[in-house]
This record gives sequence, C-alpha cells and structure tokens, in this order.
Amino acid sequence: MNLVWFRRDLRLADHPALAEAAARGPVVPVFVLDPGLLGRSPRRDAWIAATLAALDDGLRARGARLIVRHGEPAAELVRLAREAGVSGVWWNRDTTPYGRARDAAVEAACRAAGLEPRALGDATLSEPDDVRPVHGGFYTVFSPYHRAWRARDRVPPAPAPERLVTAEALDTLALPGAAGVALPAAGEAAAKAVLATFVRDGLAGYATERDRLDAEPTSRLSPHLRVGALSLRQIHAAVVAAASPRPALAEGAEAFLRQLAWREFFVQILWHAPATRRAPLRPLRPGVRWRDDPDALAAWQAGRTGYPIVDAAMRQLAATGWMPNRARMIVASFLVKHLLLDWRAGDRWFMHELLDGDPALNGGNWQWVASVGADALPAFRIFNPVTQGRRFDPSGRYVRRWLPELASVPNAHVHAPWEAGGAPGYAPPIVEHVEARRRALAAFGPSR
DNA sequence: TTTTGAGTTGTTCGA
DNA sequence: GTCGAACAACTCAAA
Repeated sequence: MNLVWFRRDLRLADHPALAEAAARGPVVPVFVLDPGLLGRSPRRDAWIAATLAALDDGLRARGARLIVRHGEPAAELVRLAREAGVSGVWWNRDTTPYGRARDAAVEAACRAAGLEPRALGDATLSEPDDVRPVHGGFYTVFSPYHRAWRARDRVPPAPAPERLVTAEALDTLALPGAAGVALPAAGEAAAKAVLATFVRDGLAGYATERDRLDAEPTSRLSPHLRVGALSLRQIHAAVVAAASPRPALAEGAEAFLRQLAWREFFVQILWHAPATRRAPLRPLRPGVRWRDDPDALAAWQAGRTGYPIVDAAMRQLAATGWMPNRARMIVASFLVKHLLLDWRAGDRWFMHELLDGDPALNGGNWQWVASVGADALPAFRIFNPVTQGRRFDPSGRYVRRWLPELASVPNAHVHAPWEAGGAPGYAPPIVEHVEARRRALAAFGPSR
C-alpha cells in the first residue's frame, strides 16, 4: 500500500505519482494543510480548498477519498503512513525553493521511518535539468531556451486510474471552507472545460488578439495550472491535436505554446538560481534606489492612481484574483518605473491577490518588467499608460467595466479623463507621465 | 578560443 | 498620418 501526497497537482488524470502508486495496489490519497503556506493568500487558500473539494468528489467516485491533515508535512505524513501501514510515499516534485526544502525534509523523515519516498516530475513539460546550454550552466536568454525547449519530445498525457482501492477508515479533517470568496468553477472537470473553450474559440486569434483587454482572448488556464487541476501535458496535447489538422490554428498554437515556454524558462531560472526569489538575477546597478512611499503603494494597490488602465486592472485583480498578462505588464511597469517602487512590493501584492500566484512565474515576470531579470525589458522601455490603454482597450470597455466612475467620459478621453475635465469621483493622476518617465530614466540611468 | 549573430511584449521625436 | 532612428551598448549561446 502506498501514500500519495497531493500538493500542486489536484487532479486524477495524468498524475504521475497517483498512476505509479495505484499500479502497485491500494493508495491513501492525502493533502496536508501546511501552516507554513496557509494564510499567505486567503483567496488562493480558498481556491485550493475549492479544488480539493472537487478532487475529493473524484476520488469518491472511484472508491477512495481524500485524507486531509494539518501540520508540518514531514511529521504528518510519517504519522499517517504508520496509521495506514503503507510502505511508500509518492509525490510529484515541486520546483520552488520552499517546496524543495519541504520535500527534502519529507524525504529524510520517510527514510528515517523506513518508508520509501518517491518523487516524480510533473510541474513542467521539460524538466529544468533537461534543457541546458551545450557549454553548461543554464539558460538566461529566452530565445535559445525556447529553441531548445521546443525541440524536446513530449510525453502524452495518461488517463486517470479507473478505480482506486483505498485504505480503511482513517481520520480526516473537514476541508477548509471557500465561502465568501468569489471564485471561478474549480476542479478537474471545470479546468477541462476552460481548456476546451480556449482551444475552440481562442486559439485561432491568439497570436494577434491575445493582448486585447476589451475582449477575453487569453486562455484563463493559469489558476487551474497553479493548483494542477490540469497538467501541462494535457494542455500541450489538446493544443497540438487541435492545430495539427487545421493550419489556420498553427500560428495561434505556436504563440500559445511559446507562453508555456516562458513559464518553464522562469521555472528553470528559479530552479538553478533559487536566490533570485528575492535578489534580482541582474541588479541594474548598485546605486538604484527604490523610493519609500507607502501612499503611492496604497494608491496602486487600491486602483487609485488616476490612470484608468492601471486602476481598472488593479480593481479587477482585487475583485477576481486574476488579470490578463498585458494588464499585468502595464501595472507592473507603472509601479516600478512611474512610481519607482521596489518590484518586490509588487511581487508581494500579486502573490497575495492572485489565484495563480506562483513564485517562479511571478518573480520572474516582475524582474523582467523591472529590468533586473533574465532577458529583461531594457530599462528605457517605459509603458505609457494612456497609449497602452488606447491600443489594447480602444473601445474603453475594459476600463468602464472596472471603473464605473468613467461611464460618462467620452470614448476619446476615457484613457485620459483629465483631458476632458476629469470625471466625478475619479481623482487626477498621482504622477504626471512625462515627469515620471524623466525621473525613471534618470534613476535607472545609462545602462550598466 | 574567438567570433558572430541575436535579442517578448515601447516610446518619443523629427523628417 | 507614417516612418525610421534613437534610446545604449551588452551579453549570451553556439559555431
């Protein structure tokens, strides 16, 4: 009998650890509520809880059920393993610094208790160690990484075990509640539906439309990927299967898979350089001083900067726990360049708010925008929030949806209401663009 | 070892 | 309105 420890892989289909354990006999599926992780983001906790509930339903339909425990994972898993009389403990590897330290502790505890720990790859299409430059080290430039990444063979997804034989009665805690938080539909079936909708409706226009804010062209898969309600292999296979018989989809599929490569690019950077979770991969220059301005940070967080595209996106984030990629770039650039606030403050806020908040991806993208990361945006590229708004939300639908104050502002001025005398209840910009741009250029200085 | 080609997502200015 | 140049050189990855 084997224990299967679920973490960021809350599904039954294409689950390497579950498949291997189930092939060997009865399994005990367990999720450990880890006090070291709980509470960092109440919204993401609720999202995980909702996905766990769906996972438990799926397990029950196959004759098993999820055992939930609370505490330090190494101690809880060893305790449960003894109660259940299992011989092996299976899980899918976590690549983040916290996850690696935790998993190493669990592995040691298992060995000390005479249990066999078995960790399998799952979090990426390509393992971080499998895509490496010929001359050693690891990739820090995206394009060569992407070329090497896309040349790798892909493993097809595996089906869910049809029936699970599970252990006798074991104590389990009630799943944490997700009440009071507005969430998308959670779980494996919901994630599959999101994927099917995207492949059907979104892939064709993805290459050209994905940055539009006044439509919903992105996949919306990220919250499901964060909890593993869907595997990357399933996504990859679905996209390739849809595009290969239809040349019209090839361009969209290519653009979308490239986004998956960006995920894995950042995952492998954090894997090879764990210190970049807090310290930039390439500090711009030692003298760059981030400003200390709590009021400006609070205005950014609350969506009260006076720039409609920034404020709409920040309010969407607060209301839903999600924001399209283009909007993330715009608000991040504004925090770092216009307000000259430390990217880590933005990283922390995003990790608190985002359903899909992931250390490797969030940190990597924030460093990219702040011009201190791998293959980063040059420091002199400073997004103009008005230009970006007009380009990607030409109809103004996006800003009006999240900023009802702007309902009466004519289209021509909806991204710069001050041009039309302002809008009732909407304050003027907290920084003036031209001045802020000049200040940022001076602060970031001539490149290193 | 040295050389060479290449490099996510922008903005502004002036012709 | 449209277009190209400047911004700033620098480092990576591979041949």
